[in-house]
Amino acid sequence: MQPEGYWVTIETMSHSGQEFGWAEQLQAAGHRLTAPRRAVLRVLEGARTHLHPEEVLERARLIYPGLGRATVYRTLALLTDLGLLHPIRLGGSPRLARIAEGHHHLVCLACGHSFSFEECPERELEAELARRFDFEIKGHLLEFYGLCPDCREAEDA
Amino acid sequence: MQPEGYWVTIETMSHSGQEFGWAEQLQAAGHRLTAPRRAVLRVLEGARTHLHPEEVLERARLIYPGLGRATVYRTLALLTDLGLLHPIRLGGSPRLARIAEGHHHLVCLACGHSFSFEECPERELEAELARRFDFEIKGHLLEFYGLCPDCREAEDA
DNA sequence: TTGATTGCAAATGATTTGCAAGGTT
DNA sequence: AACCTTGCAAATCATTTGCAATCAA
Repeated sequence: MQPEGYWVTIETMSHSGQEFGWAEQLQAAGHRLTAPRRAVLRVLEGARTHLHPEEVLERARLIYPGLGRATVYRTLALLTDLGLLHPIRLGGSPRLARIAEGHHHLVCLACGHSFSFEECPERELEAELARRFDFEIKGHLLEFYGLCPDCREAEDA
Repeated sequence: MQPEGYWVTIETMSHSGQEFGWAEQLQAAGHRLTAPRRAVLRVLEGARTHLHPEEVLERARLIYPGLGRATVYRTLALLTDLGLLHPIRLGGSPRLARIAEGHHHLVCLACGHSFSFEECPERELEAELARRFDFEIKGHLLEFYGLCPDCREAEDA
């Protein structure tokens, strides 16, 4: 019954036309660039997986040991406001793998493992939607849910 | 800074080939069909939006007043195990609209409003991925993130 | 009957907030 | 100097769990 609960994973936005690093964008928006923030940014920018806030904390503390948990949350909120991050929450997965700038997953509903793929058939759709809704689209997330081979096997047994 | 926090929204799985109602599927899986569960099921099956557990509780209490919060969570977990529900968590949106069986949203990063659309360009991709990863795919979620016309305007001002 | 299920209340876990101290511009 | 940021600890909010009573099969 998925006793593990759920996790917040951080979803970096794709094709946002990022000309500057996050640090610069943070400053451009009038925020100060402090050592704690730098540490968090470095972790996030370098992440090859979705990270929980707690993981961000752990890793960022390797860079800036005194870092407080609240600062991580505050920085995540800040980046979310700037449209650089988007929090999502998925149940059942101990961890979600992700390829650098892609946001395309295949998530197993049973074991929670996820697989990434690169195909992105939404480009045309994106343009069409941008036009129809007059939206400025910054990124997307495409996830398929199902059963992986191992779990299907286990289920049959 | 999005003081509202985040919400759990319930994502019904699409094209799952549902031949029976959830009540039947629950029983088929060996679970008992109780009044509290019936109430929750009725709310979920009738929902035209993503619902937070708290909303499910509120609505289900209209049907079965004595309903306890824990039972809602337990039932949601049960349905998740059966692959009928999938919990997701999105930040920044007060509510997420959704069209009956579609799971295609356009979410404004600023105001959190969401718009639904029907196009679904992933059918072929789904088949291709199912083959490549040997996955049994049950549903999917496609979300675009961006800025709606109103918020873009407000931002420019 | 008999084990599954329930509501309640307490326990847990995650996230947010108040505040005095410290850091950035 | 002025005000933004920080870390800490306390507060809050969401979710889970223990348990005795109740209910579906």
